[in-house]
Amino acid sequence: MARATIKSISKETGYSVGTVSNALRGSESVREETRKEIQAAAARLGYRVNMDGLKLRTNKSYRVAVLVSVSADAEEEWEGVEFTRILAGISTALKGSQYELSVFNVADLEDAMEALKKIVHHGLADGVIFSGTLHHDPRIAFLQQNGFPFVTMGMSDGETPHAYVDIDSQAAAYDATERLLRLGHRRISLINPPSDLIYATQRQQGYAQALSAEGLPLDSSLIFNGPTTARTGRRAFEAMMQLAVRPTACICANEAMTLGVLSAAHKAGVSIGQDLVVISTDDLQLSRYFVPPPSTYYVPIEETSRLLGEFILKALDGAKPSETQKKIRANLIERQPDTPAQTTARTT
Amino acid sequence: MARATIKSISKETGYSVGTVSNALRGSESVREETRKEIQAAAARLGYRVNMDGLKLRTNKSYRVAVLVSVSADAEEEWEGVEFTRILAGISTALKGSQYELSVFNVADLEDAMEALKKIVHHGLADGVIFSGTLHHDPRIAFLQQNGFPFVTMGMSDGETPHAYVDIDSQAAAYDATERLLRLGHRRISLINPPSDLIYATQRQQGYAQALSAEGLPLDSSLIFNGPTTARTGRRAFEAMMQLAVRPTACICANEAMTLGVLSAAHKAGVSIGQDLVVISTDDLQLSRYFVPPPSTYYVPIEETSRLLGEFILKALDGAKPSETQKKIRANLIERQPDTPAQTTARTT
DNA sequence: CAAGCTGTTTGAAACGTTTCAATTGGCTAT
DNA sequence: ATAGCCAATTGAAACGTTTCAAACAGCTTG
Repeated sequence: MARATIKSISKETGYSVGTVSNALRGSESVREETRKEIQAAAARLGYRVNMDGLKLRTNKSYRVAVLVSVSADAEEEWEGVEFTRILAGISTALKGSQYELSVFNVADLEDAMEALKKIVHHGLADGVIFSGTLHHDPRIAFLQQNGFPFVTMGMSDGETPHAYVDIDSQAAAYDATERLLRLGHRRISLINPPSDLIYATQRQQGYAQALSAEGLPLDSSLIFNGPTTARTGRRAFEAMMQLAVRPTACICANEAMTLGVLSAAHKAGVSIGQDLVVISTDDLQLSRYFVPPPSTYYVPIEETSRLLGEFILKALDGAKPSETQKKIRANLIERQPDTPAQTTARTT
Repeated sequence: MARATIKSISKETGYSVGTVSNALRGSESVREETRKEIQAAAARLGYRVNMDGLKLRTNKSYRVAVLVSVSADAEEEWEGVEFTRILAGISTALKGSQYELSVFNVADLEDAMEALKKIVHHGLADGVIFSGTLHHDPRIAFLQQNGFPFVTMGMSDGETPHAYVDIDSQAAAYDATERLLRLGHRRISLINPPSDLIYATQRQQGYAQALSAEGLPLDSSLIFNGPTTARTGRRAFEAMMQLAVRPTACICANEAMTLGVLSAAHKAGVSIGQDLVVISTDDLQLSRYFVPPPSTYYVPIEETSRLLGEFILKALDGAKPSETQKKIRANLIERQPDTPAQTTARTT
């Protein structure tokens, strides 16, 4: 019942442990015939490398750290729900490799930096994956300074290229804005993540581009920033209602924000689809059940997160940044024909 | 810069590695004075035990496995979102201990069994946590047969006691049913998880008890079972609408199901709160943003999952099952005064 | 004073792996 | 025949830890 080890294979085949070790890793220095023989024996005995011995010897952790950001705010238990799927996707990609996944919960940026320092200095992992890239992201700076492999979900604005999987937020925002403009909307609100997030800027750029293509000015009173939670959606809606001329449409950054808007609108007696058209980004295909279901720009989270895993493996293998960068385009899910702007509202 | 090791402490203090090792673990056999001296030196050098060496020597993994169930069905990306918080809670509890958390993604029961076999036979972890306990749960049977430490989220129906953290589903269902009965509702539908889940049975028992306390019979056509997703909620609602005498209220098992009902009701032109009162279980405090926000029975997920972590540590330390069992009571969040049954609907 | 006991410390082996200098055996070139 | 070379294999050390039999020193006891 004892697990097969290199030593037991050595005994079984008559070769020394050194040869067995080399053979198992397919080293060229072992005669092909011998190699095959040893590998066959290993298979027969059900040999699986003992990672603890391996790690001890090589001083590598064979681990990929994933930073999971969950705000400590108990009111926002909802935040970060997408990580279940992200972890699943990364897991899938790592399966079969020697690397295992290691979850680090962090509440904020400071926490994240602390975790990264531990990871790098104490060798808690060989590579790291994280999301929510910031302008002048200190995490990226730190990792690059230390030459530590990593993949981000989202791009960065730094000089030095690095591995990432990004959702083309700019395009999505452009498309959403353009779609609403085509329907005759002229006052479109943008409900955006905190402005230190790169993708908040990207979204705003796409939005601004579409507006300016139509010759419309950017009205900063229509842009709202805040954590990607329902609460932010609600607050943004309430702020909108205070405006002298209300927007007739709005673009939300995720499902939670969308839900916040829908909820607040209902309370205020504003009819969604009539008085206010909402377009959103679909995180987990939940918003098809919202009332009413908004049209959304959806990015398959499975593929995105699987790529994160594949890229970190490549990066650990020494791949160049250019081989580990991908921009994913969101595609429109039309849940209903969105309503043209109402004549009454078209006051501008 | 090289990390401090037992050997370097040995050199520093002049004691042998054996003594240092014993001293660091506070063994009685080391003279107190010596122990203090060594521990001081360790602290000074910033010593942290190297887990790989430790694991290799002790043949323990110092790992707690968490089985995360995420259905492979891409349409249901929403399922399992609560795991982000559960992992965070367990993480918190494990922090400070020598144990680390290890995530195992499983798609179904078969997958889970396979994972458990690997965990137990290959020593991938020293203990395991999982949720969604079943009647005659094969996972529990397997782990108990192997004397392997584990904690479940949810109770089991087996003979042999074990560690668990359970939500008192029966009480919650009873309370919810009783509340609706008091409002005059007589036809109350129960939207329940799949019936092989223990807590589905518990919910049904609570529901039946409340009905029978009022002298009402159990009408099985009012009970619906299915995965705890929005889709199930929608389907249950549609089935309800087919009934000769429609229910005037329904009790959902989680937020996703609730959302499915609300969504379908809206489409069918059924007014929630008027034609149909919905009461639910609150997973992540999202349903406060539903339209309209239902009253719910909420259980703080942070506490629940932290307990899971604390219990597995105790179990690994050899604690008796009786010390590692807790039933958590859900408490009512009254989002609005729920509506009494409409006269027109009170046809029974 | 020898024998025995007690409390403390030592030394070495062991866990499974990689790595690398040294060894072996067969072959070729001189 | 000898030297030299090449390809294949061996043997031993090393990674950081625990564990346990043995050693030691200081007592007490007879």
